[in-house]
Amino acid sequence: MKILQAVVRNYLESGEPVGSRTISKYTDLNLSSATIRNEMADLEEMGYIIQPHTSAGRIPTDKGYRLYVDCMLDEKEKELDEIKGVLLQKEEKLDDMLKQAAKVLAVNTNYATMITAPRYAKNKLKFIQLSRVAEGQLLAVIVSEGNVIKNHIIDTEEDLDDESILKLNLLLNTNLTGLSVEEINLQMITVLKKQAGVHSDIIGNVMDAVAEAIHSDDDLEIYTSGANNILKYPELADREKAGELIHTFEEKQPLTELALGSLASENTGIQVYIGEEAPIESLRDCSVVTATYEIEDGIKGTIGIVGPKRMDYDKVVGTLKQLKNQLDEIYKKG
Amino acid sequence: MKILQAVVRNYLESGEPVGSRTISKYTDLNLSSATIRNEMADLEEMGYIIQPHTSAGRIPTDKGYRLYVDCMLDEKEKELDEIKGVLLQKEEKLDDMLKQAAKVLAVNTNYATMITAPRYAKNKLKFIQLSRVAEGQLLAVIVSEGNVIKNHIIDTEEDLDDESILKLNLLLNTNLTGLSVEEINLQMITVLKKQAGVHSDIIGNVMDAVAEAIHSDDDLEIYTSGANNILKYPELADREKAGELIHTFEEKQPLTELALGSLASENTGIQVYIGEEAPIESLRDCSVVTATYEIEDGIKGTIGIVGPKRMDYDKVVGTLKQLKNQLDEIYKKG
DNA sequence: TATTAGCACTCGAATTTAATGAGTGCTAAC
DNA sequence: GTTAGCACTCATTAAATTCGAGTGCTAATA
Repeated sequence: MKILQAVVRNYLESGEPVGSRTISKYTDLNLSSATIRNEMADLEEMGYIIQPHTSAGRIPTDKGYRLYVDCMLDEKEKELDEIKGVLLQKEEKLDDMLKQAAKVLAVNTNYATMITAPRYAKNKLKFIQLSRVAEGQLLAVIVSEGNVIKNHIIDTEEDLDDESILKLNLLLNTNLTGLSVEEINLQMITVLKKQAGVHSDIIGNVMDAVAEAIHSDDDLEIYTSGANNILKYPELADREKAGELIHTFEEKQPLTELALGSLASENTGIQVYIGEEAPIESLRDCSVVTATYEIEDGIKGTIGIVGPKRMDYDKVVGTLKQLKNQLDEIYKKG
Repeated sequence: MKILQAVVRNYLESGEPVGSRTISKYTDLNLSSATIRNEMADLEEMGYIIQPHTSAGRIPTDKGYRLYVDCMLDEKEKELDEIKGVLLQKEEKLDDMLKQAAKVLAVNTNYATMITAPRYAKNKLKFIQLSRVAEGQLLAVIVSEGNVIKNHIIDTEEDLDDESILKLNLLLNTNLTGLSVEEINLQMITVLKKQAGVHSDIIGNVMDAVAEAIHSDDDLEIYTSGANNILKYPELADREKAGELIHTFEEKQPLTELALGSLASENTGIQVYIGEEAPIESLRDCSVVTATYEIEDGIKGTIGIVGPKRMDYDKVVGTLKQLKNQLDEIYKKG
């Protein structure tokens, strides 16, 4: 057990297969290389480590990493390194803040990072407003809890006069304010349409916009940073793989799965995927660590780090926790 | 001259230094390798080509590429390949469309691509609206020509009642609608503030927001795609360089210079930077081709392609022109 | 004068060969 | 259970060798 730990730790640092002799010196447990060799043979049989070829040292398998990580997460909280560099501030714009967070994380860890905008699962409508911006064009501004603002241009058949718009606004706000997307059902929409009279089609359009604004399940906004860090790790820097990885980070969309997975989990919020465990094809040679942050009750987002399997899990978990706390705190006072 | 062309063209395809014998077969001009050799020696002396080492073929220098490109751009319009894949459609959201355009371009050319949101140089205000979203919080929605919408949350000292807001809205719209940012001067602001009475500080805030919304000079929105393509070209795929390139494309901000440069140029709109000519440090080993698109009078944006110096300029220029046309057209009917 | 054939020479790239040494497994002794 | 010792494996590195594409130059030719 101690020996597996030694192997993993050593490999994390060096990236080279680690041999018996190295360990015999490295550990404080005084054991000769021969003893280590015996133990290592056992560990190999159990599938925790493997040797890339005869007469090379051993490297951990996914299974080996997994055991190591599980043990590590149990251990007492380490004293955390301070996150270096610009501290985050509550800027007026959430997305700028998140971009900044991703960047800080990338710089601090030297891995590729992602952060999703919060997902407003039970998010409530705060305010809707229609305005006429041009002939036959309405602007719908939809503000939901947490001051998330969405705009939507609606084309209308006829041109509406100010009075009609005023009425519609009143109608919408009195009926919808304070409701979450689950609470707006078909029946309610039908009633609204009836009340809107000739402008019922507009209500339909607005409702679509509202649905899209609040219930943005699959087009979760994702900010990334440090994709170039991928090239720093030889085991990922091979043309083929690196290309896919970079693409994934550029495309962003595939990362959604990761984010949702992390949100779904009910534990402390730190989650580790090692190699094959990751839900995304292109991340099969990586490890992924995710955390969940919460800026208001039920309003959660995901922070994630992607790096080689040989990742400094210890530090990453620490840094992630810290960032998570920082985010939590910024919004406590908000 | 013909020979330089042959050298460049051959090198574009193969990426290998090209020798005299190869050319003697390749061209239709029947010349023996010896003749070619003599000519090549001349070309080398003039600085158009160079040999990486004795007893290797020649490769073009930046100067050589430049001459080639200049000649090429003069030539009659080639028949263009159709852009393959999804055609662009005027989607309701401009930014989705631009993202899509970048992607299409990347897929078609196999280079890294960027496209900026249009820059509204002489853009005019269309509509302003303040709304109360919470106690002490106002939402300012600013719509400018081309239906570009910006939101801004303003914190106010005191809580405003509906009537005051209505007045402010009226005040703002009657005075500002139709003006461009240059036309809004300090004097006008002073007058507005005076008219606003007790709420003059809010006017100040709104004006800041307006300025930021319209005059978004340095935070030009930029969409990129195909950064992973960089890894496909050995001459760029080296760790160090590739990392920087990827970073540039992720960070996006540095690309602004390119975009602005392209906009500034008054020619047909196609511009080619070869190696050192590029205004960005990290692109020194690349070539960059940019084009300007125009969706409405004076409302322009930049499309750009970044690849190795050994780039298929011919095809790229063609594709770029085509995309440019497509964008122009989509917005003609709009 | 422009072109070409011929030839000696260069030098990077690919291939072969040899040397090195880290690491293992196994056995026998402690 | 631990350790020392030894034969064996095999990736890595370095050195030696070969190979050939490509050049420059000269002399002959049109």
